[in-house]
Amino acid sequence: MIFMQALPGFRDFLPEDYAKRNYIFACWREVARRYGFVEWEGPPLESTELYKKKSGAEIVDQLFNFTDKGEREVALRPELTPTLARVVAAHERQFKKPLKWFSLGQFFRYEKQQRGRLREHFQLNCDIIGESDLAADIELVALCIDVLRAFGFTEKDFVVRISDREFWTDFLHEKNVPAERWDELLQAIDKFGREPREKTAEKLGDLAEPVFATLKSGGKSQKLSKLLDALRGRGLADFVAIDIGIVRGLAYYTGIVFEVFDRAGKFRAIAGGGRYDNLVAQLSNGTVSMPALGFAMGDVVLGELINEIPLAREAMEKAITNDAKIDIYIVIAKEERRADALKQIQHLRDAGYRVDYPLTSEKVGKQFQTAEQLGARVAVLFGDEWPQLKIKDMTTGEQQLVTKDNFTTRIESILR
RNA sequence: GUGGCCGUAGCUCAAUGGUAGAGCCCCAGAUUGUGGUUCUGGUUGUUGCGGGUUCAAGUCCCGUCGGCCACCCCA
Repeated sequence: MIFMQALPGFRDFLPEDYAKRNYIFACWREVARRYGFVEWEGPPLESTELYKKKSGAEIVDQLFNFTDKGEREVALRPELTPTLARVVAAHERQFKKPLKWFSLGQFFRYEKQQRGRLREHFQLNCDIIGESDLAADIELVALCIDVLRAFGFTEKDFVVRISDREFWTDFLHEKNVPAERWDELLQAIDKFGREPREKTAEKLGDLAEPVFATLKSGGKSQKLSKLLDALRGRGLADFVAIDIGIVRGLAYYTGIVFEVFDRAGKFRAIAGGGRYDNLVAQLSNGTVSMPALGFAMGDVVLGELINEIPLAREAMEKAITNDAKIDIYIVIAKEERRADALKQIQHLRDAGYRVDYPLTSEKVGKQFQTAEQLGARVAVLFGDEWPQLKIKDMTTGEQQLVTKDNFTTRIESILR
């Protein structure tokens, strides 16, 4: 029964799952807008070339790609940044700088799925384009922290590990390492801690000792200190840690880079990002050059962390329950009153209330049970009392008789 | 892509190689028009799928598909 289930790594969103997704999206939007970011979106399908050339060779193996009917090599987007760079290069003159853009979109990878890692997921992307000052990096990290705080997470739940690629490129420059070896060495440093020390040492060769020494001492830079001070000024210092071991796999990063992890170390990275000052120029063949930076946060790991942290979980459940509730359930106790009920239902819905009723004849007890399950705050009974109606406050259980002409004002007072 | 573990009702899980079960959910009732609690009854399976061993397979073997974990990689 292969047709009974979604393709591996793809999800069906049943109403309950979709409510969670909507909750996550709502928080993402809310906080991004709080920071003055505007929403945009690009196409989910792009030329494979866009990723092949500019994103670092290692990403290509994992693309969900194919040849379309026009013989074009295309790929479902694995990330937004190349698209953003492309779009900005093409349209940047229309916008005042810096651009502060965010996007909620679905992204794809062709790889074996595991927990926290599917073939499809949704991401919040927040980017600032056209500002090279460190103030933009600070703002971006602050935004990332505040997004997570909006879900109810505290400094006890997650940490933003911040590093600076320039710290390492300066280091390599100092050691007279030719620039063409930098990517490879940065990759090796990135993997430190995830693979055996000897393996990293082998890759680094002569540089192994100084690199290990630097990692051990923690490394320092004026830029990182300044960034930390600024976050401290905002009261966000407890959420971050300088960790020069963070390099990030993608080749296009050029400056500050950061990754967000749960404090317990149970999950994969919750979010990650950094500065990519050369990417716009690369993708536009040098016609447009703009500094840029951004981060992405996925819905899968975030969802797992929400489930893990009671405070966040309760906040989500409360929001979802409230959002699912209807205002009024219409009980049709006598089928002769159905037409009258429907007339009133239409009025109530026009007035903006969430109203439901039984489509076919049902026992009254059953109807009240449905009203309860749907979270209705008011039940209105159409029956022998007509032209009066019985209004029941579902919270208190109190009932009252009102005439059909002024029952909406009664309902309003209960719902208020 | 490589390796290990797993796959039983819609969900969570039982069942020494010997007749497939429980709880939850869902549905219907507990006399005529009132929910959250309770009680009674009911539906649901080619034990993922296909082969093989055996008198007999949910159980053992092989393949396949799917899931989990590690590697890989990380947006």
